[in-house]
Amino acid sequence: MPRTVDKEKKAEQIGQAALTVFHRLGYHRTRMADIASAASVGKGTLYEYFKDKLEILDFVFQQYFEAFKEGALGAMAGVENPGDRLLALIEFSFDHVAEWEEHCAVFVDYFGLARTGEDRLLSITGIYDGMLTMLEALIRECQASGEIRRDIDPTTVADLLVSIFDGIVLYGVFTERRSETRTLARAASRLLTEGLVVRPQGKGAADQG
Amino acid sequence: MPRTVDKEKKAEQIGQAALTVFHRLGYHRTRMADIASAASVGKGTLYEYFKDKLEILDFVFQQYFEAFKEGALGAMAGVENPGDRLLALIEFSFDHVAEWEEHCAVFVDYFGLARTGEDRLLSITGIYDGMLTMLEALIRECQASGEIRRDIDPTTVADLLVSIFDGIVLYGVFTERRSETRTLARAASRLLTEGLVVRPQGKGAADQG
Amino acid sequence: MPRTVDKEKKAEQIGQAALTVFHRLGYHRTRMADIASAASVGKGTLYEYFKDKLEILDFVFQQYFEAFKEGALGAMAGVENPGDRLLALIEFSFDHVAEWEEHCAVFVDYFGLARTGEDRLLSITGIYDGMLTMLEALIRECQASGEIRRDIDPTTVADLLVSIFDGIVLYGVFTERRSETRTLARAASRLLTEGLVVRPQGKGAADQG
Amino acid sequence: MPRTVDKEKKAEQIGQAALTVFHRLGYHRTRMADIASAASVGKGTLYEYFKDKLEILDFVFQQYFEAFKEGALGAMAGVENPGDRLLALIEFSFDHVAEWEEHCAVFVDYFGLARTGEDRLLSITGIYDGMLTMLEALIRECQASGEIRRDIDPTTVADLLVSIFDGIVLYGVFTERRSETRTLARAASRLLTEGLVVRPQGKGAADQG
DNA sequence: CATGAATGAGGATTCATTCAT
DNA sequence: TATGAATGAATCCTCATTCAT
Repeated sequence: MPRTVDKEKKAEQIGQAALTVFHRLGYHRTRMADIASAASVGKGTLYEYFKDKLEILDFVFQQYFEAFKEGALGAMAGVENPGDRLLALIEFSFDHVAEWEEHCAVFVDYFGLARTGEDRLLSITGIYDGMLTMLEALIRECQASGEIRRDIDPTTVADLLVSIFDGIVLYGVFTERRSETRTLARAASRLLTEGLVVRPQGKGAADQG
Repeated sequence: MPRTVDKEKKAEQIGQAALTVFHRLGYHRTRMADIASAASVGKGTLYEYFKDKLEILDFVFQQYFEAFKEGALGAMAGVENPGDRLLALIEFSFDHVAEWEEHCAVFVDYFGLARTGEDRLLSITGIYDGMLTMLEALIRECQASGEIRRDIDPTTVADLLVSIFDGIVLYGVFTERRSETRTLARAASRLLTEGLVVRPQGKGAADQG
Repeated sequence: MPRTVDKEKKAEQIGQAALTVFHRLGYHRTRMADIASAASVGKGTLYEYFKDKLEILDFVFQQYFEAFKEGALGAMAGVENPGDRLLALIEFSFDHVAEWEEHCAVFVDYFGLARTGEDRLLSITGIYDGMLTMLEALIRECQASGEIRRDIDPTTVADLLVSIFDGIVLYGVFTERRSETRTLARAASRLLTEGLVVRPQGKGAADQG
Repeated sequence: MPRTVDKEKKAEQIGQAALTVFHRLGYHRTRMADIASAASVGKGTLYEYFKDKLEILDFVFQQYFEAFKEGALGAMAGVENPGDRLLALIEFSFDHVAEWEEHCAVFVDYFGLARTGEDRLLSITGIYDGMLTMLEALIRECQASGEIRRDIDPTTVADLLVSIFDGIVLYGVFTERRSETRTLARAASRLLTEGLVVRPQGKGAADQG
């Protein structure tokens, strides 16, 4: 009876090590040997847990993504009011990227590969669509409850919110000023609610688009 | 003189061909042979015009970036009013990405490489800093002229605007729904000026954030 | 004592399992893991019974070969008449390959390896030489007793008989029409004794060759 | 304009070098590096001419096989009499293996791979079938013209002749006594026509089988 | 004794780059 | 100047073998 290992746990350990290296070097510069030594295992061992390099990337990404989906639902769970639910979702999303900081840097490689035809990866469209559908429904609810302006297309708002979120996250990734992510999130939130522009007192909305 | 002109023109042709392939396959999947055949030249010829593969990527990116910088300055040139200048800048930026559509997909690879230690590439920080400094100054002017609220940090707003811009552009790249970029841009513009949230009539800003 | 018996028995079981896999996949495509799972033992267990992969092949081959040698001697044992002894040997040989069908496919790999320098394996020359020496002596006896023509070199006949035997067996292996082996054996036997060619009635042998 | 090479010729040169190494080491022990150095080219060059290692083996085999088919037809071409045509075919076959000596050793590897599921290789059945069909027809002709006994199944004879041929060739390969191939061929020819067994004067065929 | 997790040597293959023509 | 044949460093991945349990 040889040593028995928790395959699940070991895969996660390797995934964690891989993540660190992917984060530092990027997916393409990372050699299997780098991952192996980061995980303190032999090169061959990696293949006991993952089919190949791409599967490691996929594992790492899906880990993040599953946690995100689950967490997002959890965050919205007890919240009655649609507007508060939207805020809870946004709040959670930024918490999540803060917690899963390293994973975010790997998105770029994941999306890059998924975009250029690695069909073993999740389809980008699929990834977005789930999120967008839910977000759009939520926005409709907010419009119904009078918390969000009705003169605006909910699909577009959903797209925009996701874009802004991604933009802020990627800005953190690229500039490595991750600490500012929260500041930007807060500013975005504030500007979207209050507006950026000084408007004539007591008047309604402006008119340029 | 005609020699140099020819050289430059050919480099641009090759760059254009490379761009198309980078766009389709991504930088890493693209082989020099792919570029050569897309450019209808021999593989060896590429090296007459570029030191190596990375330099082609750099060339393509810098082309976009130079055009952007120059164009942005041009767009703001004749505009007196700071607020209008900001709008002109934003307007131009989205025009630019629409026009240089294919280049945008290449950003991801460029930034990914630049982030993970290709020190021959432009530093990401450098790229952003020029933009941010100018933007911040502009926002300050707008605040001074009373067009933008003064109770908000101009540095943060600059960061945020850039984030949103990048987010919208990359959203287009990843989902390949490039056509929506303009819609999103308009929505972003509108929401930032008018606000997303329904506010009590005649009152100032809301208070959550 | 029972220990040793057990060991031997298990080695044989493993050998049998290995044989089946070698037969199906060929030696080179066969992985130790395949053998282990076919034998329903752990990979490590194989090494309790065999030094390495090559030794398993060797074991399987030698098993066949020993049984052949022993059986051949047994088959000829009680037979007085040289010609009948030769027939008994041939008869036995084909019985043997029919019974040890799967082993035959493995010959090819064994001989291939032995030929190209795996000097731990039996030398091919050695394998053949024992057989040929015996066969040649037998043929001489047949010639002495007047059952085989004397105007023919016994060494050559021995070589030829072995060649034909191998040819028929390998034909069965390669075409996977093992069932025809007996048919071919019978035909060969008949043609060698009776001749293929229509000869002038009452005359001796033809003269070309 | 770089050096232009005769791709065909170079492929043949590499094939020739590969053949020599395959012959010496066997297909599996042969590393691409061995072939490269035998061919005095870089490892990478091999892949300019062949997709992979297996394709080199296939090339080498097909070269032999094509030459055989063509040569066999040529050898029989001008010969009117069916019996003479059969003899010409046999004669040519042994000439061919003598001339393509090294290739023969490679058969074993080729057939071994083809048998165990390399479906990119020619099917063994296919290889044999063409030959057998032709041979069978020829034997029927010989029977019709009275040159071969009619009381014998032509299919079986065809199978048998091919078996004997292969047996003799492989005997040469395995024992490396290639020089004896011709001796054996002659002996086989003679024994098949004249018979091995001393028969009662003036009588027909014997009766054991 | 049995095991299968771990290992790393080994080998096939890719592809950026060079350079003879 | 333009080319593409040639190259070999780089890297992924396989799998026989070891050894802790």
